[in-house]
Amino acid sequence: MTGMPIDIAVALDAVVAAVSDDEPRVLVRSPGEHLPADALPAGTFDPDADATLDAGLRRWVTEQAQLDLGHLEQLYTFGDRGRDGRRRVLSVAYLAFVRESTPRAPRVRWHPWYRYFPWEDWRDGRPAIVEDAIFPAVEAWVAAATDPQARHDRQRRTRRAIGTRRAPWNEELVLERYELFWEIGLVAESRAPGPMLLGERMAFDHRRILATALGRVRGALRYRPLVFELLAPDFTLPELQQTVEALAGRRLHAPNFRRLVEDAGLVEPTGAARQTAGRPAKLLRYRPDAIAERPDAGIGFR
Amino acid sequence: MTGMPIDIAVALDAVVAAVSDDEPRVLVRSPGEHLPADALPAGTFDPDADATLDAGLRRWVTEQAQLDLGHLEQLYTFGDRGRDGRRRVLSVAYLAFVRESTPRAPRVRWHPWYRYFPWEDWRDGRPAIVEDAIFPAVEAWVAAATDPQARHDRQRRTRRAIGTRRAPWNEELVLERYELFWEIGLVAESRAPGPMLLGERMAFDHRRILATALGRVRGALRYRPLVFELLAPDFTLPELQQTVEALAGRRLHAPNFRRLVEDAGLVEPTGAARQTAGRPAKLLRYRPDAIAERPDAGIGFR
DNA sequence: CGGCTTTTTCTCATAGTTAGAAAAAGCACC
DNA sequence: GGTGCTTTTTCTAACTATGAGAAAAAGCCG
Repeated sequence: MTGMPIDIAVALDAVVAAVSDDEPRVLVRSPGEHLPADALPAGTFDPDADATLDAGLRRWVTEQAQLDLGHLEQLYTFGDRGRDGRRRVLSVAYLAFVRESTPRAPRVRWHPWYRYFPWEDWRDGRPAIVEDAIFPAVEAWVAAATDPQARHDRQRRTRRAIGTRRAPWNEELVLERYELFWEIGLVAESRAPGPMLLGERMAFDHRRILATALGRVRGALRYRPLVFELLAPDFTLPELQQTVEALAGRRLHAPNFRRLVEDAGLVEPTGAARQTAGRPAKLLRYRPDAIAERPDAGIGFR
Repeated sequence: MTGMPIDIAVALDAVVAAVSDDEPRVLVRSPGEHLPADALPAGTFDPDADATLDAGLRRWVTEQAQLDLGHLEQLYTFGDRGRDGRRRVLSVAYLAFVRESTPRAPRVRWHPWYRYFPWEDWRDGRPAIVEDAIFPAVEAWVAAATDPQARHDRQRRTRRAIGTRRAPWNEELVLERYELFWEIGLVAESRAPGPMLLGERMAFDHRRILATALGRVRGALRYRPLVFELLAPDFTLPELQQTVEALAGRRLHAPNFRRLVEDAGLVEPTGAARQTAGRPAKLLRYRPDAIAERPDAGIGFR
């Protein structure tokens, strides 16, 4: 408003997600010359070339991955890394969904999302890593606090992020967990990484961005019809359910899931059916009018 | 990633909210030399002066309004106005809550939020402006679409944003409504404003930012204990309810509200009571531990 | 003490959720 | 062409939450 204008380099980072073979995947650039580890598709925002942020992002993704994005949604703007010696001081992260494995450029691949966050996939029950590695490490960290106030704070933060051994684990708090692990030194990106490192590392702060994205996806799933962008135009109810389960990271009760989706008026039968090993599943299609009728329509599972 | 670095001016905009006398208020700079209308506190982000975005924002707010902010939350990054002749091409908006009328600098004042959005306050039933002005104008706009496809799209968008004459109005879709009105020319900030203008105007795109904020607040109220930052440390249940009602823009059922808050374990009695014209109200205080016990604790009214 | 106001407690009908059982519809194999 | 296997789909019963109203409780004012 006042004073000299100060100009800053602005980066755009893309989290491009798909689900195939019941596995959520994310588009990453493989390590290479200037990349110490997997990185998200990204580029610099140039207002002379692109009128809007998402136009710029689309151009970078097209360039780096030969991929056209559909719906795009802003995730977060990260600005606290001006001091790390790199010129870039601001980065705006976006989230996009695409259908399945689409064309791919050379140094880009689809990588299973949970490789970066093995503790987030509870579809086959609680992952061993939680009991074996995470709980002990975090408990040790809590116990290591010297003064009682600090210990209480750590206790509280822990309870929120990962619950207790028997108490609930909130699947939406992906970012809180990652940041906790970062602070304790449980991930390779930490300022002071410890001896035990969880999940695969990424370049820069990209794993943090990815954690933000997963949390956002899990929250949005409930009250917005996001999943349908990941599916082919025709799909069966079990396919829909498995896609939701893949992202939510846990199993759902099939009869209840069906009722939820049907009562929301989100889908309509195409008339056809898909053969399976058992009873054939009816094919469905998404009904976009649902969103106008009930603006909060989503798959409100819990 | 590749090519020459391109630098951009980044602005920080602050939506600072408070509730006093049952009226949500927002901190604005009054019109003046370079300001055609009310504007949000704002300034340029300078990474050399401030390590993080929110540090920069805090500094600007302190400077312009002599006010210290508590909890700060990122709202959105607006980037699509590079072509309007002004140098600033990116702005990161933040949302903050403060308790009540705190100190004020000269050209800054607390202004009732609903003056900018008179159609959003349904506490005394549906505002006359909705029936008298908004419905007719929007219906005319839908009818004015020439080809059927466009009319159908407008119909759908309208249904989502403002419902129908008898059907539900979703109080969270503040931004969708503002953007609809902007497009139709119902607000002074529109590219082509019509003869009838709704609400008070603001400078730049600040009313859009404010709409984003109100929508976010209304959504977050349900599942996060935000309100407590607006209240004095001790408060009564009716005070809490009225504050929530002020933000939500509608009335709630007192007995049910009480049950909700108490069952969530969000508050505890202080032991004291506040005199009123009727039965004295018990004083309460917020119980921060609630958030650790139930990470999604909020006032889950609907 | 009786009337007034406001807070607080109670109650009840309705709606939504969880969890399990079981029926239905195909295939494969004898 | 039946029998068993798998998977989808329908049904049902218990439980929990929500919406709306009645009424009790606790103060003040005259």
